[in-house]
Amino acid sequence: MIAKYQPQEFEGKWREKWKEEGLYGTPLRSLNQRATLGAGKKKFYTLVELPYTSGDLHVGHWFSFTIPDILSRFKRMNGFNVFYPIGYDAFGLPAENAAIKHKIHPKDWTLKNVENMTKQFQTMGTMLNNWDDVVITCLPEYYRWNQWIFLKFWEKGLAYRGKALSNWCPSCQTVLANENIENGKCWRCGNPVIQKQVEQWFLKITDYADRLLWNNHSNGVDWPVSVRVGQNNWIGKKEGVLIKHKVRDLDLVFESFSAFPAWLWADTFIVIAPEHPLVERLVQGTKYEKESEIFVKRMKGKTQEERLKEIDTKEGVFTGRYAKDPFAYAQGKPADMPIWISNFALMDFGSGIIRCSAHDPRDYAFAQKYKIELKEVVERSDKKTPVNAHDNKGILKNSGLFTGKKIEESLAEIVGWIVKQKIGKKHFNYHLRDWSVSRQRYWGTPVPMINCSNCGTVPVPEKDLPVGLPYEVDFTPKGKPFGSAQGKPPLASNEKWLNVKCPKCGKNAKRDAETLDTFFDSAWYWFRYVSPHYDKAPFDKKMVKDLTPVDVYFGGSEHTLGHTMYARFFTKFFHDLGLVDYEEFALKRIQHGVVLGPDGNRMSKSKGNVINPDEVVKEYGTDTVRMYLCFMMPYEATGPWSDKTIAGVHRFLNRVWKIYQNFQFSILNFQSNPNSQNPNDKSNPKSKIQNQDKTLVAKLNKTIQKVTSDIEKIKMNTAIAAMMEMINDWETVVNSQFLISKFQSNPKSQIQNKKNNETMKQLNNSLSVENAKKFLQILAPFAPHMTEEIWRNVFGEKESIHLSSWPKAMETVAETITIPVQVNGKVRDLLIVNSELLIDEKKVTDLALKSEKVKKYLAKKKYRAIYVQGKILNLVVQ
RNA sequence: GUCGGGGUGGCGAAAUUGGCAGACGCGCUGGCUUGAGGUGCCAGUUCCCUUUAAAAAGGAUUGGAGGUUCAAAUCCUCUCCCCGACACCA
Repeated sequence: MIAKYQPQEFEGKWREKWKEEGLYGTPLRSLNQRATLGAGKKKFYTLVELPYTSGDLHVGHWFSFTIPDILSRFKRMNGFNVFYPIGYDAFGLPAENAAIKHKIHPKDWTLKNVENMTKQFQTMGTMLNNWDDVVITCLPEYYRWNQWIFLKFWEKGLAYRGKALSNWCPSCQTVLANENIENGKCWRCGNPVIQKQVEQWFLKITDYADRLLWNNHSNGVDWPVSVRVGQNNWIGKKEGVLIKHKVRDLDLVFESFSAFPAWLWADTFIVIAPEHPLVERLVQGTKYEKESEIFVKRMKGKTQEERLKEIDTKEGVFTGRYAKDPFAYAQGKPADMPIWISNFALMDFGSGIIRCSAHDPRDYAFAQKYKIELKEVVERSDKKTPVNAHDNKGILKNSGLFTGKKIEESLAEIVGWIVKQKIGKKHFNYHLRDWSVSRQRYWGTPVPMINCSNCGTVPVPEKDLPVGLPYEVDFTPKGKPFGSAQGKPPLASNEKWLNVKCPKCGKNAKRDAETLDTFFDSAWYWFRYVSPHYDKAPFDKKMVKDLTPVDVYFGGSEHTLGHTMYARFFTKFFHDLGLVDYEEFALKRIQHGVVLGPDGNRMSKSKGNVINPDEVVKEYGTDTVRMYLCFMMPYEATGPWSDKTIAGVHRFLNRVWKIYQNFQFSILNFQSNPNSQNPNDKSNPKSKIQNQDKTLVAKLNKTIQKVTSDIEKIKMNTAIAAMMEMINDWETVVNSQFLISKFQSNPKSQIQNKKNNETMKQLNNSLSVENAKKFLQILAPFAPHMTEEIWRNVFGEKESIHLSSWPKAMETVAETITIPVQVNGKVRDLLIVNSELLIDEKKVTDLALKSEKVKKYLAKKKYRAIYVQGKILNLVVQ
C-alpha cells in the first residue's frame, strides 16, 4: 500500500530532472545578461576550498561540500542570488608521482581525474552551480593569469630572485617542499634532509606583514580566533631595539636585535649563528680559525632531524674576536664582549646575532658550559631566579642611569636613551619570511621570465602570455635530478621550449625553467570563478564587484598558516593594483574538522578503514549520507564515522517518508469524497485550521524558527535534532489516536484494515496541507531528493521545492506556559500558568503557594520571592 | 616552553544577556511484530544511595577545590588533565 522509502529509485531521476530544468545552472551566464542581479536580488557567495585532483572523492569531500550546500540552498530559498562554485587545484607534485608510477603523463592523469571526480561530485546532489564553467588551474586559460600576476609582482618590485636556506636532499640533489619530508627524511630516497642555500624566486610578503596582522576588530570580518591568533603568531611582530656593535681590531659593524631592552646592561657576550655570512671574516686570521671552520662545517652538515634532536645541546666555539659593548662605553667604563659561534643562534631570526646575558636560560646554560663571565641587572623580591626574568619585572641594578628603577616603569625611557645615545634604534622584528614561490619541478605554472646573457633577467612581455607548459618534457628523475648544479629542472630538458629570443635585445636567451608553487594558483582562484573564461584580465572587474567578497569561506584548519594567508596577501596586492576595493576577500571563515575512520584513526588505505561514499550511497541513498554528515558532530569537530548512527538518520528519513505517504492517501481519500472537508481545498481555508492539532502547529513554527537560525549559524546538527523532535511529536499525535482505535477494534485482521483509515483520519487532524508543506521545505536543503519526490508527487507541485520560498515562522502564542518553582534554588514543582497571567508576579506566586509540594518545602516559614517573568519562580526561605 | 581551544551519561553530543542539566541520535533493557535473523513499532534508560510490595519520593551530579549570586555547565580565583598550532623567537 504505502510505498517503501527507497531513495535509490528516485534520487538519480531527480538529479537528471534538475539538470533538465536548469535548476542549478550557473548564475554567471544570466548575470552576464544582467538578468538575475538586475532583478534586485542580493548575492550570496559560498566558497569551499577547491579540491585537489587526487582521483577519487572521499568522505572528506562530502563533508566539506555538503554543509556549505545546505547553507547555499537555504540562502537561495531566502531569495538570494547564490553563487556556489567549484574548481580544481590541478597542478602539483602528486600528479608527477602518479605519472612516474603509472607511466602516464601528469596532464592526462589530472584531466582524467577531473572527469571522474566531476561525475562523483554530481552524485552528491549539491547545488554547485558552475559545472559548465569549472576552473581548472592547470589549463593555460588559468595559469596565464598566474603569470600575469607574477609579472605585476615583478613590476612592483615584490618578486625577486634570491638565495634562502631550504630543505635539501643531498642524495636526490633537489629542494623539497615541507610536505615531502617525513620525520626529517626525503620522501623519495629516505635519506636525511639538510638545510641548504638555494637560489629561487621570492615574493615579498614581508612588505605586507603589518597589513596581514589581525587587529582587535578582526579586520572587520568574521574569522575564527584560531586563524587570527595563528597567523599573528606566524607573522610574529615583536617590538624591540637593534643595537649597533663594532668589532675590535676589524673594520666591521653588525647589529643585534633585543626584545628586552632592560637587560642590555647585563649582556656580557655575543653569539653568532654558524651559517652567518660574517663568520668567515670574523675568524679569519685568528688562532681559532681552524677550530671554527670545523665547527661551522659540522653544524651546517646537520640534518633537520638531528637539529631537532639536539635542541637541548648548546655547543659553540670562540671566534677569537671581541665586540665593543656600547653600553659600557656610554658609561665611560669600556668593556668588550667575546664573540662565540653557536648552534642556538638562528640564522632566520633577528639578525642571526644575539647579545647574551645571565637573564636568559639558554644564554645562561651556554655561559656556564664555557665559563663565560656573567652579570646580573635584575633584582627580584620573589623567589624566581633572574634567569627566568622574561616577564620584564623587577628592579634594575648595574644599569647606569637606570639603576634602582622598576623595569616595567622605565622601558620607554630606556629605549629613548638608547636612541639618543645612538647606541641603537627602535625596531620591529618579524618571524614571517618572504615566500619562496618557485619549484624545480615540472607540473606547475612556468615562471614567465627570460634569462639573457646580455640584459639579465627579462620579464616575458604581457602580449606573449601564456608561456605554455610544454607537454614533451623529461620529468622522470634520472642520474642527475632536478635543481642540482649539474642537473637541471625538468623544463630545461625541452630545448625547443627553453631557447627564446630576448624580448629586449633579440639575442639568444633561455627561459626560466622553474614553475610556481601551487599555493600561488590557489591564492586568487575565487576571483577567477566569477569569470572563468575572461581573456582581458585575471577577472572581469564588474563581475567581481557584483559577486564578491565571498560571504562564507569553508575549509580545513591545515590552511591556517599557508593558503588563507597567501590568499589574504593576494587580495591586498590586488587592492593596491586597483582591481578590488577591499582588503579581506572573505567576510566569514569556517573551518571544518575531519571525519575519521570507524576505528577512530585517520582514514587511509593501508589501515583499511576508508569509508567509500559510493558504497554508503548505494546502501542508504544520498540524502541519508548528507544528513548523517550534518548530524554526526558539529562541523568544526573531528570524530569517527559510525555505521550505527547513519542507520539512525536513515530511520528518521524513513519516518518522514511514511508520514507523507499517509498524507498522500488522506488527500486522495478526501478528493474522492467531495463532501468531506478537503484540507487541500484552498477555497475553504477555515477547515484547515480547525482540524489541526494546535500544539503541533506551535511546535512546527518553533521548529521553523530553530532550523532557520541554526542553518544561519552553521549548526546543522541541532537543526536536524529539532526536525527529529518535530517528527516525534507528529508521530505521537498520529499514533495516540491510532492506539485508541486499536483498543476498540477486535480481531487482528481488522486492525490491519483499520490501520490506514485511522491514520489517515488523524493526519487530517494533525497538520494542514499548508503546514505539512512547510516542514518539507525546511527539510529540503538537507534531503533535497526525498523532499522533491514528496513535493511533486504527494502535493502535486509543478515547480521544484528548491525554488520555493523559505517558510516564515508564525508567531504562535501558547495558551499555557510551564513555570518551574524553586524553593531555595531547587525545583520543587512545575506550574502550568495561563500565558496572560505571566506578567503578574503575585498571581503566579499565589498559584505556586497552592502547590502541596511547594508548601511542604516552605514549611510555613517566611520567604522572599524572585520571579523572572515567564521563566522561573524562586522562593527563598531564610 | 609559548600561544590557542577544550573537559557535561556507556558513546556522539545539546543547553551561554546566569534561570527545569543531559534535547536529538547511537547503544543498552523489556515488550510487540517475525518460522528465525534483521527491519519496523511501543516502553524505559545520568549515577548512586535511602524509604517502598509497587507506584513513587528523597539525595548527589557538568575534571577537582574555593568564591560571587535568590539561582552557576555558564561569571571570578587556584589547580589537574586532554587536544591543536608554533617551537633553540634572543
